[in-house]
Amino acid sequence: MARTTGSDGEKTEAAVREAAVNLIARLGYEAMSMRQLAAEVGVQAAALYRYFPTKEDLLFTLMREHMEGLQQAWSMARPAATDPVGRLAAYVENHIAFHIERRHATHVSNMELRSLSHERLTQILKMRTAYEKELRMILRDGAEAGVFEIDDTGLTAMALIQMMTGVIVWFRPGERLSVAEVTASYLSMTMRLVGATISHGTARPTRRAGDVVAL
Amino acid sequence: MARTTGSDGEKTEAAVREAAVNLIARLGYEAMSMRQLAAEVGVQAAALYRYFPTKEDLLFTLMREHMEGLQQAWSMARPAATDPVGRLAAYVENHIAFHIERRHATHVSNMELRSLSHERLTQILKMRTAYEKELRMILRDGAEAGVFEIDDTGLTAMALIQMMTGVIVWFRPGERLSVAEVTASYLSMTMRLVGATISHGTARPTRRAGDVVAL
DNA sequence: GAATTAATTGAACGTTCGTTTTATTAATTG
DNA sequence: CAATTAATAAAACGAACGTTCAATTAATTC
Repeated sequence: MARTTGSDGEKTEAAVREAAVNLIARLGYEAMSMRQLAAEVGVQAAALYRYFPTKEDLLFTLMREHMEGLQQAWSMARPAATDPVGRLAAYVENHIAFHIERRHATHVSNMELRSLSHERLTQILKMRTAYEKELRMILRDGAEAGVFEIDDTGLTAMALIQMMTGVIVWFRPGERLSVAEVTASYLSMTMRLVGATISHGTARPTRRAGDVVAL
Repeated sequence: MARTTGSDGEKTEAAVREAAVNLIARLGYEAMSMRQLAAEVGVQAAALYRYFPTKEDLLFTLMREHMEGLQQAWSMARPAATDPVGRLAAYVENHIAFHIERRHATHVSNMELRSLSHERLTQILKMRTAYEKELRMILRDGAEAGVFEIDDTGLTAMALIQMMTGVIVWFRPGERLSVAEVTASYLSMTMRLVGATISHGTARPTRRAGDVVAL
């Protein structure tokens, strides 16, 4: 046999991407074979090589596009306003919404980094760092303006990102909590964690000793 | 050749375990071959099968003993006192110390779960759930006593654990921050996140409106 | 409707994998 | 010091892997 009736390169490539994200998320990159992926798409393994020259190219493409999507989502959600509380809230909301919506792709991008070549790993990490830097800037601005109370900006940014991204580990759509409820809770935890005050911008944080523990 | 001079079963098995944790953490379970592991130990691949009947048995043993170690560490660090703030502080300190000290083993236990059979996966997850339940109990007790302010106990416990465990992703001993500094920061962030008040036990949380944002 | 291009199959290649078997030597026991 | 046990090496097994190549058919172009 050869070309099948109704076959279409664009559709096949899209099907390969989707099946690959799901399979890699479920089995892991190393554990997923090209034959398995092909079977999921309904095609022979050799056909995959028309769209991706190697298995690693496929992985890299999925990761790069995921990271580009994350940056783009944030660039569209980023508020024009400059007050740190509003910017932080937008960051948290966007991060959680994006990661819940793309759980599988996030799983792949976070767990399969070691299967990339050194050069490609660097490239993905650069994109990730750029995205995380946005959060550090918000935290730094807020701390300088006196609306946040933060020990260490870098450490706090990492803690927040781990906390937020961790949502994909346990959250399942349609169970006990809705996306809105989860987002609201994480927003509230985030604001408490950074010691956000209601006062915007100029006021000093007038926390009275003994109100909130800071060991 | 056959048995080598100075060979000792106990020492070889210990060497296999240690090399396996490091190799799996670095390469991933699927990507590590038994021949690679054997070479790291300085032995032929067939020799490994004297100590572990299959590759998966090796992985499972590493994970089970890691989880047992975690539970044991907590059972020894658990304070006799009943006040939630002290118990939470002990939980955080123990969790971070343990995970920083056993970064590689934690990596393995968290990332390679999908390579276990269903039965063994269940067994490991049961141990993990039991450990996490301790945190949920502390949070619930604190919320009921009025010393914590928590939306959802389960969600908060997951957020805290993800945040704390995430330390192994970016922390490297001997760099900018010491273990003590990291622990202190995480403790402070945790207490703010759960809205801990200084008052122990009976007092109601007398937070004044506008002091801490809770969106 | 012939020529060209797009999409895929089926078979094969060499390599590596986890694992088993058998033989061999070191250490221990009586 | 002979007999036994412990610990390994060496070689081989079939299966599965990523990938390549040639052949073949569907769709498109002129």
